[in-house]
Formats: sequence, structure tokens, C-alpha cells
Amino acid sequence: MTRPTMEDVALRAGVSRALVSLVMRGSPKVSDLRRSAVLKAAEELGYSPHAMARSLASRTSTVLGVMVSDLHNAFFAEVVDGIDAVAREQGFDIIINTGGRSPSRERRALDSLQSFRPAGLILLSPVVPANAIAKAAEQLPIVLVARSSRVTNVDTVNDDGEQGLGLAVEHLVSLGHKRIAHLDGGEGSQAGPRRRGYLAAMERYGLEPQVVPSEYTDTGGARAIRQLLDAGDLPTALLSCNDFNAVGAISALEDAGLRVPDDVSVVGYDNTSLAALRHVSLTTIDQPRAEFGRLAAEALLQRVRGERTEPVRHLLHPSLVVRSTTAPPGGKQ
Amino acid sequence: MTRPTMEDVALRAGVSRALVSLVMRGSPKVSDLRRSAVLKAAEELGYSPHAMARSLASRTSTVLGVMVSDLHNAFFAEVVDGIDAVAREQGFDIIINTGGRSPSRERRALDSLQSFRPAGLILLSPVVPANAIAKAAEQLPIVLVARSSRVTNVDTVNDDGEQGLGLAVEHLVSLGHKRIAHLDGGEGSQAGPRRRGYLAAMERYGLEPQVVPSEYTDTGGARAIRQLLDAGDLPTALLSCNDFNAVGAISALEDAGLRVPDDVSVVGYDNTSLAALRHVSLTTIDQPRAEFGRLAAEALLQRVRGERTEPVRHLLHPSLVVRSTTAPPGGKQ
DNA sequence: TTGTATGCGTTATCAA
DNA sequence: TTGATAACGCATACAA
Repeated sequence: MTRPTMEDVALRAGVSRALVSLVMRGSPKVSDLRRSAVLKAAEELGYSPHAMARSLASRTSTVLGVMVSDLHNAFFAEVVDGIDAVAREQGFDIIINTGGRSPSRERRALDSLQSFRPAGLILLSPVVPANAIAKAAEQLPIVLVARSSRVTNVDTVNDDGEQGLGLAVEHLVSLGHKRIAHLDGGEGSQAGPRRRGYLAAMERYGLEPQVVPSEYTDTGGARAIRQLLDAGDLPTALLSCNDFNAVGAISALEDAGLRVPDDVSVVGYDNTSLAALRHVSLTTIDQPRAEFGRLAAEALLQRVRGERTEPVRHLLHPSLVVRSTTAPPGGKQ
Repeated sequence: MTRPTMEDVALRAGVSRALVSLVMRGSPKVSDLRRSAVLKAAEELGYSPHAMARSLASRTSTVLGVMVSDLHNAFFAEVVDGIDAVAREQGFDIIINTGGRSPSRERRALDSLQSFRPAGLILLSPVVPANAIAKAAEQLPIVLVARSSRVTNVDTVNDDGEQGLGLAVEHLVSLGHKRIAHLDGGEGSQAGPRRRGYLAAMERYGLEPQVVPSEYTDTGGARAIRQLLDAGDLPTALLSCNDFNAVGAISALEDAGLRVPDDVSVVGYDNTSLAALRHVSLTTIDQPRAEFGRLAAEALLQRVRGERTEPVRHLLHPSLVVRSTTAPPGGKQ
């Protein structure tokens, strides 16, 4: 059960440890004969280099740590895909840990990740306080995704939520809607920019804004709708803070005998796999998630290599995905 | 940017490295005075122990590796929650890596995980060939979740898919259904037991089975329904191989002007968060996911501690979750 | 209660 | 091209 070491491989191949080390690192200064002998011995023994020992001895790391705030959310999975692609391409490994949306657990995850002395850290929508991030950033390069920061030694990658809601308003206005409400994400991450984008766009079109307090869940969306119905104050179109909220809102509308999009149009945000389901077919705003991941990894690697010390603030363009939950008001075509 | 070491802490606290080491490991044989001095110095320096160096020196590891075959699937997130709870409780850290459902990428993830020399590995629904698993199992303890194995040095945690489909058939029969078809998962993981459970249950009730080839996706479910419709051969109830498939099937049924559950009842499998959405409200079979994780972590830690060498094969009981997609046939109450 | 060797698996630096 | 030797950061005796 004890794993073989370089020593074992060297012994079996009849060479020195140093030679094995060279072969493992792909050095060109080894004869083909010896190289294949070493490789063969390693294969037979099931040997693979000990990352920790290697990192210790070389004083470098080829590991990037990724903290995913919520593993349950498929949004992050696609970001990780982007990170993974770039990291692998550049010879880095990633290790993932999760914070479960709890600040304390997230802090533990951060410590755990750091205990491996990775070359850098990417935090996906972290909920820990800003000073915890700033402190970590003193020790190693850090990139934030879906969370902003003003600390000068951390890079950020976000989507332009203001623009996203602007697109949504524009879409509804072009369909002929005038009464457009926003189901607000409250304290949720990025809820602020989305709200601001909504308000700004409504003003641009000279329309009266209506912000309904809600949250990033389907039950939250349903609750907001019931409030609107009770108040007898239903608009012709709804802009949800995210897809889950939109789906909950649609359910509540249908429960009340209303039809989407005939009676009310609904737009989500995020373009999760949920929105794409035929059964749901939600008009929504797409964020370029894999691009988030790629840009984050690239920014991090630039820091790791010391190629840059100035912070970068990526603000990506969201895009509108029209599906089946939006139509002209009043069911007219 | 270079992280402090024990040496730095010792220097600042005015003690020896060894003392710092004792404090870090929580040894009781240190005076309170010195302990707090060390802790203070560590805090000020932002020091935390170097996991790799520690593991190297102690010849032990407090890390469990977790390979998640598909980060996009929330199913695994809940399993990870269970693993994480047990691991943390017993003083272990976890590191996660993902295989993206691709055997080659998964193999890379396995190698990467192993390069950290974790105490053990938990593989969630891996798609790598069995011999790759067997080979890895020679080097360290391995537990499989949602995949079976006959290798004697790996433990497995699965749900009893036969029983699960038995429950579903029983439910439909009790509602009065006689024509019950199974949308089969094909080569997918656990599709076999589910199919067998279906066939066995149908036989128990003296009903004619109907297995429709399909797959674990919503488009697969929709396609299967269109086939049935084209053949003019629609049963009164459908048992999907999983929730995604069920949702796709429901969409296709509704597209064809049929109503669920009035015209056709549909049952899913997995009880994903999707099924729980009010908008979907799918009757389905629940697997105790967090329990999967807890049992897997416990099994692994038993091996790690050398408390057990016999393999354990957990087969957990699934349960029926009745929601709104099943009703008596013909819409009668 | 504290300090001092020794070694963990590997890389890096020299000599040979 | 190869083989010794000293780090790397830490834990573990053991001695003081």
C-alpha cells in the first residue's frame, strides 16, 4: 500500500535518482535508452511524482486553488470548466474546495486551500468579508469571479449586470411593454448592478419603474408574485433577478390562472441549464461563464508569472437569449 | 509575497521551531504563556502550517481526495456535503477535482489527486475503466459512490435501484395503472438495476413490461415520447430513468396536447432540485445523497485507520416522493 | 518544558 | 550524461 518513490524507480531501472528526476521533468538531456527504461520501471511500479515533495524542493507550485462558494449551483461548474481548460493548457493542476455559502465554512476552505501553498487562488462568488480576502492576497495572487473588490492586488471578473438588465428592458420595450417590474435580488451578489441597470433603462425609456423585493430562489419569486396579485398590481412583464426566481414566479402566475407569456412576460437572468429545458424555455440573460473561468485563470497566471502587478477588472458583456416566456403584452401578436 | 515559515514564527515569538511545531499540533505540553506568544506571532505573520511539508515529515496525510465526475450535476454536491461533514468532524480536509464525464480527463483528475498523496480517495460515479480503479486501489484506499465494483479492496456506496423502480411501479399500480412503460437509461450508470427492478416489479404484478430505449437527458426523454406517439402506443404511465428524462418526456407530452397527470402519469428518479421546483413538481424516487457521502467518508476513514480490510457494499433504500405528476389513469379520481 | 539531530521525496547545484 | 550533496518546511524522536 505504500507508494513507490523515485528511489524505487531508480533501483528498478538501474540508474540514479537524479536521472529519474530528469526523466520525470521531461529533460531533453537524457539518452532515449535510459529514458524508456525509467519510464518502463515507473509504469510497472505505478509510480507518479509526489507533488508535495516536488513543490517543496523546487520552491514553486503548479497548483491553482479554486474555491467554489456553492457546488449546488451549476453556474460555477461552467466557470470551473473554463479555469480547468486554461490551467491544464499551461501545465497547472487545480484543486477545488467548497464553502457551501457559509462564511465560516468558506474561510476554512480558504485555509485548507492555502495550506497546499498553491501558486494562486480563484474565488468564485465568495461570501467571506473583504478583509479576509485582502489578507489572503498578501500571501498569494487572488482572482475574484462574480464578486467585485477594490483591493489593488486582486483581479476581478464579472459580468455587466447593469447592461444585462438594460438588454432585458430593451427587449420588453421593443415588444411593446410599458409596465415592467423588477423582482429584486436583495442582498444577493450582483443584485445591486442588476437593479441599477433596470432603473437606468426604465428611465431611458421614460417608464415608471417598479422594484419588488424578492430573492434568488424560486419560492422567493412565487412569493413576490402573490404579493403583486394580492395588491392587484400586476404589470405586463417581469424581470427576475435570476432564473430560479423567474421559474418560481411563472409557477405562481400559472397557479393563479394566468398564462406566460400571453398574460405576462417573464425574463430570467443567468441562462442556467434550467432555463434551457424545453419544459421551461425561459427567455433570459446569458453570462459567458466559461469565459469567466478562462479570463480568471489567465489573469491569475499572469500574476503568478509576475507579468503584471496592476489589477485587471474584467466586465463581460451579457447577452439576451430569447425563448418562449416573452411576447407582446395582451397576447396580441 | 513569500509565506512565513515556522522559523519566522519562532523567531518572532522568541522560541524554538520545535516549540512552534508543538503549539501548531495542539500539544498539551506547552506553557500557556509560550503558547499564546506563538499563536500571537503566527497570527501577526499570517502563518499557517504547510500541509505538504507536514505530510511529508509525518508520513501521514489528513487529506481525502474527492473526484466528482460531473460538477454540473447537483446530485454530487449533496454527496460532497455529506463527505465534507464527516471528514471535517474527524480532522480531515478534502480536495476536490472533476473529470467532466470524460474518461481521459477523469484519469488526469485521478492522477492529480493522487499526486498529493491523500490518505484515500472517494470517486463519485467515475467513468474510468474498472482496471484503472483497481490499479489505483493498490496504492491507497478507495471508495466508490454510485458505481459498483467487485474489487475486494474498494468499498462501494449505492442506492438500490431495483427497489427504487419497484416502489415506483407499486405506486402506479396502486393508482390503478396497468400499462406502465420504462424509459430506459441505456448504458448509463445504474440503468441496469433500475431496468431489472422495473421488470421484476411488473412481473410481480402480472403486468406486461414495455422497455423504451432512452437516455439520461431531457432530449432523450422527449425523443422516446415522440417514438411512442408515432407508434400510437402510449401507455398510461411512464417511469423515467431519471428526472431529466422525465422532464423531457413531460414536455413532449404537453407539446402533443396531452396532459400530465390527467392523460399520462410520469415518475422520475433522483429527486433532483429540478423535481422539487413548484413549476415541475415531479413525482420521483429520492436517493439519500448526503447519507451516501457520510457513509463513503466513514468507510474510507475506516480503511485509512486500518480498522477494516473486508470490503463494504452499502446499498441504501431509495424512497418515493409523491408530487403532482402522477394520478389514476384516465383522469378519474 | 525546550532545543537538536534526522529524515520525508524531491529539485538544484556541482563535480565527475 | 551521470552521481553526490544540500536544501525545502516540517515532525519526530531524543537529549538537555
